[in-house]
Amino acid sequence: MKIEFIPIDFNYIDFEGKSYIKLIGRTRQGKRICVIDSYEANFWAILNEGVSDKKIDEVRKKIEKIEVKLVSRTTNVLKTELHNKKFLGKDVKAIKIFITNHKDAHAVADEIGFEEIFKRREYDVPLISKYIIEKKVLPLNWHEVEGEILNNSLEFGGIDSVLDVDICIKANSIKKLEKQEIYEPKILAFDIETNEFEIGKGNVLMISLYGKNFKKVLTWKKCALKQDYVECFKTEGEMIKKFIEYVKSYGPDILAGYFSDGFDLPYLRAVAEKNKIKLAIGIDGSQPSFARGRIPSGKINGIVHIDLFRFIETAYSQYLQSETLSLNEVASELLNEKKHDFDFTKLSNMKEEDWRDFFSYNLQDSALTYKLAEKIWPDMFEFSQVMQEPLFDITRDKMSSHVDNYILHNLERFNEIAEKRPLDKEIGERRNREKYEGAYVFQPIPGLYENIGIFDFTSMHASIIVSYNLSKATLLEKKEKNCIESPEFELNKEKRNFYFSKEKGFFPLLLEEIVELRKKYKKELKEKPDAIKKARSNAFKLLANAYYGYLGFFGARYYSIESAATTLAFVRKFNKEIIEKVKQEGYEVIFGDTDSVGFVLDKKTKQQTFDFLKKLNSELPGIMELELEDFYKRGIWVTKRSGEFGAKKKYALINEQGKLKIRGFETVRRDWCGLARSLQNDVLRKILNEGNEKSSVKIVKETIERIKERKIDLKELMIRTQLKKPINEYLSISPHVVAAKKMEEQNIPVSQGMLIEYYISETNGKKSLVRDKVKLPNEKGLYNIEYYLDRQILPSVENILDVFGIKIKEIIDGKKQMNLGEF
DNA sequence: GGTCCCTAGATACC
DNA sequence: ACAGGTATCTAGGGACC
Repeated sequence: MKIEFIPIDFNYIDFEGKSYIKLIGRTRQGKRICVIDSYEANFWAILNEGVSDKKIDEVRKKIEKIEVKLVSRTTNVLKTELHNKKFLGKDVKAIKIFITNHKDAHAVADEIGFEEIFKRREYDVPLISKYIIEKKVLPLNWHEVEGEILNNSLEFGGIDSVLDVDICIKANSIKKLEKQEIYEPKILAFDIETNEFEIGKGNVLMISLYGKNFKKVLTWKKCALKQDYVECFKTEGEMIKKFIEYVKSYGPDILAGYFSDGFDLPYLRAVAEKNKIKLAIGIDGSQPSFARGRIPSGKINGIVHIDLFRFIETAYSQYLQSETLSLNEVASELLNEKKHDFDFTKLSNMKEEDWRDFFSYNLQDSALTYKLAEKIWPDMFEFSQVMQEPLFDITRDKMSSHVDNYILHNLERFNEIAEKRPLDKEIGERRNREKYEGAYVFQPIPGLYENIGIFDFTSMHASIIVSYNLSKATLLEKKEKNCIESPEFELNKEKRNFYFSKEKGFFPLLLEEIVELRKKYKKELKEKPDAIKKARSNAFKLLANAYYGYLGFFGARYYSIESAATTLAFVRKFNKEIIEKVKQEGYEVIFGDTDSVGFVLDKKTKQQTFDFLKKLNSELPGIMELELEDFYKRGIWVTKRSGEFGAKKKYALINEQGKLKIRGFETVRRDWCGLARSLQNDVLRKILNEGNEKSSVKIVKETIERIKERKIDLKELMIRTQLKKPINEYLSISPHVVAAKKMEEQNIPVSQGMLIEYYISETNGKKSLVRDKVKLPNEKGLYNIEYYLDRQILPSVENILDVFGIKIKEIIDGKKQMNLGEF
């Protein structure tokens, strides 16, 4: 029996003490297929240098006799093989140890601490990853499987009769097909509405489902009004049963939610339990399980549960303008579609038409989730292709895991045995380490500048790692002749240099490939744009960007603080050198941060500037490259609020097409009120467009006037600040903490990570602390004129107008006196 | 109640 | 806990007058 299929969900099963891989996927006809594949679990014992062949034979015999008795099974070594391998770039002899069950690899490894053994490795690589690497069965790629159909077979505990699949095959061989194309998955989105926020506390009022030609709202609440997609049930339990039934009959590849790992799925499971119902949505009739972690990951057997929020958070958020990653903001940016309105305060007293609105609100959430899933599918698909890990994992992994996985899946080409993950002790040590020195930031001189050019290094950190061959494996213990020497820098309060081999290591080589592939796909994208090329180029870009941070990340397999610190030493060196060279060429340097330099062209032409850039590039080593970021018509730099020096990381530019680039200013900070932000934005735009402050001063004065006259809408005065830890853990009780406490008192759900919204009101009596004047949006009150003038408007424009010698404080103070005079 | 100095905390830049 | 370091700025917190 031969059949073509695409594996989507990866899992493993135990049968008679041995683990097998269970792949769930689709056939060309769209049938759901289960493929059971065998896998010879194994790990490595790397031998010390110089161990004799005779000794090696003895060691192998000892290892082959190992048997570990565990509670549920006994595991033993099946065979061993001797291989010439590499470990951290060095030639080693290593024994490949085959065992019955991968889960016991650690236990077996513990038994072989013989003196001839240098290191034991790869027992900590997850089974699925090992399987994908060794048997080359790639997620979301078409394969041909040859094997036997299981039909009411007793094999694997009669798995084929348990699983809700169309066909179940025991594989003899699986081959990846040459021709591949993007797969269009069958997606079902879901969303629930509840009367309590805490999981396990309240009821699920309704569940919405949205798929292709499929929309449903299931409820056990009032639904007399006709809405064709609403189905009513007598009890919560019956509603949940129907939900299970619909998931089964729709048969999705993907069940998508938004924040469903943290809310919808665990909530459903808890409520089902309360109703004594098994939430049997797995294709084997099992309930979702929750892997522990900061946010538990809800896994459904045979169906890939994706919490879109988690993928968007790591892979997408840096390209979004949205200030929060709420479904509403993300959907309106990516889909240009919003959530429906619903006033949750009505919940305690619902009329029939309120229920109707609530149902359509609920359905819309699923609809948005479904459309988002479709929209970002190319990115999820490409992440899976690039990292070669299953969908479930790549939609939850953080960037460090993506880097780890990319390396793991590409080590075979270098004949490398994988390094281990750090253990708790090592993680602790790494996290407690001293920080190393970071990048250089140029101190600007405040002022308005015209005719500006900015150069920056393309992927600076990555190109340094590649050009100087930096990594754990290429780091030398001491200086050798003909090696790479770092600039001198301080690490752990000690001045020193580090030395790296010139022989190319797999770690920088892989990064070089990533950079090359990124270039290639970016070029292809430019020639003929489509979503998949964009996603692919983006995946490589993110990988390249995360590679440097990975070196200094405590959880990394290939952690190398020396390499990370050396990368930064080179970053500082090159940035300072470029700044010096730009100065020497006769430009006035006004800006510089990490990998960039900004300067005034003055009498120099653009052509001269391009020629100069070319010359600078000819002097750069390796793959390092400097490029023109852009030319700007004008730019403004201001002083720090404390002190007369120019503020770093705060500037505004306008390019020749009239496009603004604002960095660091309150305009781009979400914890300032809308009025201050938009006023500052207007001021900056006017100054940069017009080259002087005249009309800006006018709008500032008008705004001051409007505040004083109480003409400002409270909406524009709301301050939003994130609650970054649990309320009771705050040492200093700042306004947003007070606001959060107030929310708790009013039974408004508050949780860590939420944006807390409040405004500052006038108060009776003499309260001097800001936090005593905090009011929630639902609390009636007058805004505090003094606060908004002195602490929002003034700081947002003071330093900008100061560049022109305008003292806006005097204007405000004048107005305030006038205001008092009126009373 | 005001000033000084320091820290906690949030959010930005690259 | 889930890439790194650099930087700005507000409000609170405590000492002191």
